[in-house]
Amino acid sequence: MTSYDDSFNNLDDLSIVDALVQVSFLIQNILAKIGAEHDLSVIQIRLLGILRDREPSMQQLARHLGLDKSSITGLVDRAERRGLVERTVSSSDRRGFNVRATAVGWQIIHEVGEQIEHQITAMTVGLTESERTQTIVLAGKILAAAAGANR
Amino acid sequence: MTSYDDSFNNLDDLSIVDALVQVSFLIQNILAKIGAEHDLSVIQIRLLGILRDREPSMQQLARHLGLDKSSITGLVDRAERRGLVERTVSSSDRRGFNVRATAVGWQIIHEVGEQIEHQITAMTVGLTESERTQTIVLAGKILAAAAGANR
DNA sequence: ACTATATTGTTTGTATCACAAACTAATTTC
DNA sequence: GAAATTAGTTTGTGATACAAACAATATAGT
Repeated sequence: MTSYDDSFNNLDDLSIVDALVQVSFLIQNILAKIGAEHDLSVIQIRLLGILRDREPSMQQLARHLGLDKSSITGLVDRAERRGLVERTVSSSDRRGFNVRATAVGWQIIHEVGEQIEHQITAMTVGLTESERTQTIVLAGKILAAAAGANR
Repeated sequence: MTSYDDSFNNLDDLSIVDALVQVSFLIQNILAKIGAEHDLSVIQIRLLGILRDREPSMQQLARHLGLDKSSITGLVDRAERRGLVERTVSSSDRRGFNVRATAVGWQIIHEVGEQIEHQITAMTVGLTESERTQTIVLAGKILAAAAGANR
């Protein structure tokens, strides 16, 4: 019954809700901080993350990110202006584009990816190997429950 | 080695980094959705969350939220304009204010708090009682490691 | 006490982010 | 081939965040 306030909290007597909420803010702060070092917002990191294994249309990007299509225009515009991303004309539909990372974009993706990997891994130094496995299992169950709820 | 992209992911072969990142986005989405039902952003929810057990100065709010003091002015202004929050003059320092929730603010805090409690609890339906305990323990260790890293 | 310094909060100016409604151009459907 | 749908952009609005400059009050140093 406590805090969606991430800092200054008593780590004993944590409810499961608090535990999850606080960890989520912790992760988000890490993403934001790493992003800031590269002048990227969390949403830009997510955009680049998606482009690692896709070249989606604007519409598909909107669905992936859960944003309105009109928000994608600006998001991609800004990323394109910085040379991270480019629009390529769709071969099948002359109205549409596909968005893909540029060479510079890939460079950033790798750097940021490594830092995220590194820093979040560092957060789990207090865990034993079997606790890490447990964490993955539990997260998997939580994600599965959520995926089920959205159906 | 995968996604800061929360949706459409393979839940098997999840790394611990992915697991944590995806859970964090899941939680943030829930907070955002519940907030939206009450016309609150996540940052406003956090603000109200802090006010449940404090009447901080603007400066202290900035520290709690990790924001610049100039950002707090607007945040509190908007919450005040909506009647959720009020500034009271500090008895000890005529420059400063303390911020506290109004009656309306408390009402919202309770409603939102219950919904968060309810929905996040619902996400953990797939867990056994002992898995829940494990989750809390693991989260506690992760939070402790992070608290240690920021020192 | 008095000046110099520091602190608290606001203002101003800039940029990002997000949405909804209206719009254009291309594509499907019938 | 006209009507309806779809893909993206534009426009307008508001929230969020920062940094630098500012006013008012508080604290230190002498």
